[in-house]
Amino acid sequence: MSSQKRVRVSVSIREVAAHAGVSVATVSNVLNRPDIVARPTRDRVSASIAELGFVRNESARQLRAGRSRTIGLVVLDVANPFFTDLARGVEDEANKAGLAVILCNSDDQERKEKRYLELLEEHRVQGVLITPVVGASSRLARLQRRGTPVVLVDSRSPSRGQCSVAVDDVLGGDLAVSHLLEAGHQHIAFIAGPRTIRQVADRFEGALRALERAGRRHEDLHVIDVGALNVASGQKAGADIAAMTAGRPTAVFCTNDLIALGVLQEMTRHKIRVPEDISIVGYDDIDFAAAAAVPLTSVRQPRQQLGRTAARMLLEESAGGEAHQHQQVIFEPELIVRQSTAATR
Amino acid sequence: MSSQKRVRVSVSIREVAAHAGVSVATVSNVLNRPDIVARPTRDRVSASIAELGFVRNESARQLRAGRSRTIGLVVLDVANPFFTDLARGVEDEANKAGLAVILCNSDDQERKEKRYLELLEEHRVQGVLITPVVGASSRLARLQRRGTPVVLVDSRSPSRGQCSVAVDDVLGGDLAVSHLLEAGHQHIAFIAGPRTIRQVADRFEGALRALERAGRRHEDLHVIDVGALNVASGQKAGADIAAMTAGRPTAVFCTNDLIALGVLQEMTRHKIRVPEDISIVGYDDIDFAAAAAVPLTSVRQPRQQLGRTAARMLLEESAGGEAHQHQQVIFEPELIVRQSTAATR
DNA sequence: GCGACGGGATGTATCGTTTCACTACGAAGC
DNA sequence: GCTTCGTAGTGAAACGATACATCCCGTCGC
Repeated sequence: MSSQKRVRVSVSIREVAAHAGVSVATVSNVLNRPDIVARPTRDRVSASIAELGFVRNESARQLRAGRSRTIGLVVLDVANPFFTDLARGVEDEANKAGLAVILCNSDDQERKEKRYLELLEEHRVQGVLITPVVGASSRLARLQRRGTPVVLVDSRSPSRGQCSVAVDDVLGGDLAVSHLLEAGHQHIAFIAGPRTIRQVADRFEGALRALERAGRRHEDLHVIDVGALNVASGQKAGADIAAMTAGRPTAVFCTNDLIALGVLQEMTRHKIRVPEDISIVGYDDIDFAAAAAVPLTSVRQPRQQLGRTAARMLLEESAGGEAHQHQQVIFEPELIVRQSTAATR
Repeated sequence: MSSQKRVRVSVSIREVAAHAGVSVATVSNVLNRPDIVARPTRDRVSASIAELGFVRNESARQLRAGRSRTIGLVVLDVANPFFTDLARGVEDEANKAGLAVILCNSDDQERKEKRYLELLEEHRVQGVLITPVVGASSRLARLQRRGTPVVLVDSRSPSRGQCSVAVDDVLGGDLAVSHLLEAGHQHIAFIAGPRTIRQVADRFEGALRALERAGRRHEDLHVIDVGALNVASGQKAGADIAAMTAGRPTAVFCTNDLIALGVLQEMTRHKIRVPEDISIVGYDDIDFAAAAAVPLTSVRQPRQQLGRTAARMLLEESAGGEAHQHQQVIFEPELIVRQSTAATR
């Protein structure tokens, strides 16, 4: 009986009002403050809304309200499980507050990051969560000047001009290397990604700290530099280690799990047993770390919680206005010991 | 010298016009059709825009234009590398067209999917790319009635009422099992996820087809059912296989790579050598497949291309209007042979 | 010298919603 | 019977950008 319903491109509040025999203001009230509308009227309007298939126009609401009901999340690499888990945490929290998340992938490129920040600014998002490619971006500064809350994720705020959440990477590096030292390892290698990345530098610093505390010299840590934080780089480093005839390290600490998986693969290929011949420690504790052929010992970061907390701080700042106090939250990482590490014989 | 610039909440086109001494229409023209504005005027306006830090209000544009410059992408699981790669393809293509992507994670829940579709409808998105949780959703139908293009991703269109892109999963299953049969394997196991998932059913069907063609009976395929398409399920199945004392299969075909990784891990743990004692084939060819301790033979799906194509079809439909013809694109999967499979001795 | 022309700029209605100020009207208080 | 009050509903002005119709004015052709 309703087969003649046809392609109405869009039903506006005005048509609903006409259909229900009330003013547009009343329809708006039904939508936003139903309690102030008398019961019979309210029901009549609701019926019209359902019958006409009316759906609010978010653009119009936003225009009127001056800001949107979305937040932006800018990450370095959506393909990295670390960031997907983080995104998941952000999404959960945003959903709870009735906000949508625009997920932007800067791909480690300043150009893309800039473009996305402009887009988010045009959309008048309620706030931005970002792991910045570089320290200070002019777009970011402009967003803040406009009054848009910005929370730095996994990147300590240098200026204290904003909120930030991060994990104590120095402690993480310390934990990893302490674990290896306690297991009796004398000769430890550190596979480092680009030192310009703060996380890499901090984890390295933590490694040195552990060494010092154990009364060892910095030179005792054999550093192998690789170009990126991915599996391929780990394989290259692994090949180098396998090629060492004398003085091969008995343990390796990798800047992240992707590298560790690459190293592990090379060890297997060269019949170097893990952990009997060499121990491996990764970082991030991504799901694939536990599922590796030799389950990886890794430093776990509270990824989802990181996302949730960041989102909550953003919402709080957004609501709090002038009264808001910026804060820096630092989480503690945790060492998860699995089969890829063992004591020296 | 510009330190007194302060918290202007937002600069509108009107203020730019006043600053440059022109009308708002001219500012709009500079923004949208710069060629029709005289050079000196254009420069003056541009200078004002820069000085005041003006950024367009996307909501207002959208309201006027009647539709937004964003598209929605609804996936089942952002944590699955298959979907992140797909999203990457969509994003690239959307970016090229100057569109933003709202990434929604339905988490395999009908409730969340529905909520997201409502949100996308409120945002008047230009189109929706979706891997639906269930076949037909009323929200989806309503979106289409409104005239919003919808493209089904990785899910063959049942009604032909819309565009779709998918990969030939029957062929994929066929390729995998044919490969094993050609290598001389007589006793093959299939680790199946929930059969209600179309992909699972299709891959199974393909496996049977290969068997038939080789003159073998369906009963020759040993089916092991598991509850989900993840690593944990694979481990469970792997444990079952390891426990078999007699008649253990010499090859396993897994519904996806996560399961395959789980199986591989269990084999290693039980000192069952891969591929000497047992061959393993996965599905999806995620990056971690190549990086596994024993690099996995897997059926590759053109993930990024899937995303790109879907996005392109959506844009085309969005532009084409009435003239548009719905089409179903089916990609062919490809078998990538690595070290996890070998011929029987 | 006058009309036609056209490049360049402008005035303003419009998109859909929200909200503020206001009206209508019956009930209650004195 | 008049004022006061409260409840329910309405009119209309925003929000910011766009685009259509229009206008202004200097040039050119004849």
